[in-house]
Amino acid sequence: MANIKLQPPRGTRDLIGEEFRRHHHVIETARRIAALYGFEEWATPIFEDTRVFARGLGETSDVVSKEMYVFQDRGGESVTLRPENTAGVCRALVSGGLTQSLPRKVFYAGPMFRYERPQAGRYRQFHQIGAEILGAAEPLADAEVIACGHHIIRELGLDEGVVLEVNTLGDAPSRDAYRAALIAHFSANRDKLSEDSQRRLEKNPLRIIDSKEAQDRALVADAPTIETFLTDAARAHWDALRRHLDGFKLPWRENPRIVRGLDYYSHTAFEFVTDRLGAQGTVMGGGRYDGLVEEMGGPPTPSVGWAAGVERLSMLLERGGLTPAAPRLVTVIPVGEAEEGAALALLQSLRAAGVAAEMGYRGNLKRRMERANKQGARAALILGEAEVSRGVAQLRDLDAGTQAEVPLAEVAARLG
RNA sequence: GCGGCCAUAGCUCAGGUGGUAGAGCGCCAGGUUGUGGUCUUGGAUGUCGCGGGUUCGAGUCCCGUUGGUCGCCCCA
Repeated sequence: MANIKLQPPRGTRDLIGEEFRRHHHVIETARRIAALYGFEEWATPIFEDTRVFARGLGETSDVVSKEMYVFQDRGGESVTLRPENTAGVCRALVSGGLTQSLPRKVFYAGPMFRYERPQAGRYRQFHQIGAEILGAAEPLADAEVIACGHHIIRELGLDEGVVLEVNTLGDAPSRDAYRAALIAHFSANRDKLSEDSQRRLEKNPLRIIDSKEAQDRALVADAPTIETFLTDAARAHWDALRRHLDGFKLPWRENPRIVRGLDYYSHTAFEFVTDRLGAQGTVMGGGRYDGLVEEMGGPPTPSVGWAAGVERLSMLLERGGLTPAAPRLVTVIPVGEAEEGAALALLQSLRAAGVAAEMGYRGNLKRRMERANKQGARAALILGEAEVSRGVAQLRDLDAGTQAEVPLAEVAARLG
């Protein structure tokens, strides 16, 4: 063996055993629930032309400016490992000419990549599930996509530790007016702001609202809220959304401090947050993005959606003691080589009947029993010379420790 | 991109003020003839993350580096 110690690249990890089962459970549950809401699943490429993200997410957003895995392929094209999938879905909608048949509901699941410092609930390769409703300007679409997300969280058994918070970012005119008001408010007290927030004042004043710094909080407390700057259309959308959330019977609360990081959001912004994951409290987040499809070269296509972090949901499952159990097999054990043929036949008949079963490759009866126990098998089927000659097997229940002789023809039915 | 803490067997961790490594679990083999989970006997395993430095001598001190972890920024 070479003496170099190979490890997964920084910020990536192997999903094995319990971790894989949790991960898989999250995705399968989401897939099943999304289907109930009429979402169809898409799979878009894991890397795209860099422009898809640079244009879609906003050149100045952190994701684009410092977190993208960008590289030149052998043909000299600049490609990027997707840091999120909404831009890719919009690009696919346009590429495939699907803007002819709207609205469409899309679900996806897969790995995303962001070059950042790993910490709790944050990885360089992480996984997201997501749902998008493309081509629907109605607030009802916002509410339904949120209802779907909530349903998934509830189905996973995580709704107790997770709360839904919603906010409105308004439309462009509302936001511009609000932004100007915030700049005016904070500029007057510029020297009282934290260093980070002074920088935000230049780059993204809305972010100051969301600051964790104590010194900022005081100024934020008497800062204007967007409420007073909403246009009639934006207000109507916001009112209708809240009405529909109640219509769906969702528990939610307003949080005027929700500011989403990507440039494409407008109107609705929401997050499902938890206090059980340390600094990474957002488990699912999304909002409305009415201009993104146009950025991809398509027609105006108002849309709304969310993405959820599979690792974060998975961590909540772990902490809640909700890790799915490993499947339990039936183990076939031939006592000696002479019984191997009969054992293989029995093994395949079990599998054909839909009973998960396996047979060890080596070892005497005792070793095979030990192994079956260690693997968590639910039953062992022992075949010795006497059993084979009489067409039966010893069926041992490994939990109860009871054992009975069963005709081979009836074994599968007994284990079904 | 910035900061705190950490890095010893497969895993969880002990190893006062520096003197060439230990436990539990796990793993392997037994406790005679076709039966696991309990019990019992014995056994293997580490270039103490990596690279320098101080020292007669470093797992133990110093520097660097890589990785992990937690936090900031930002985000799922």
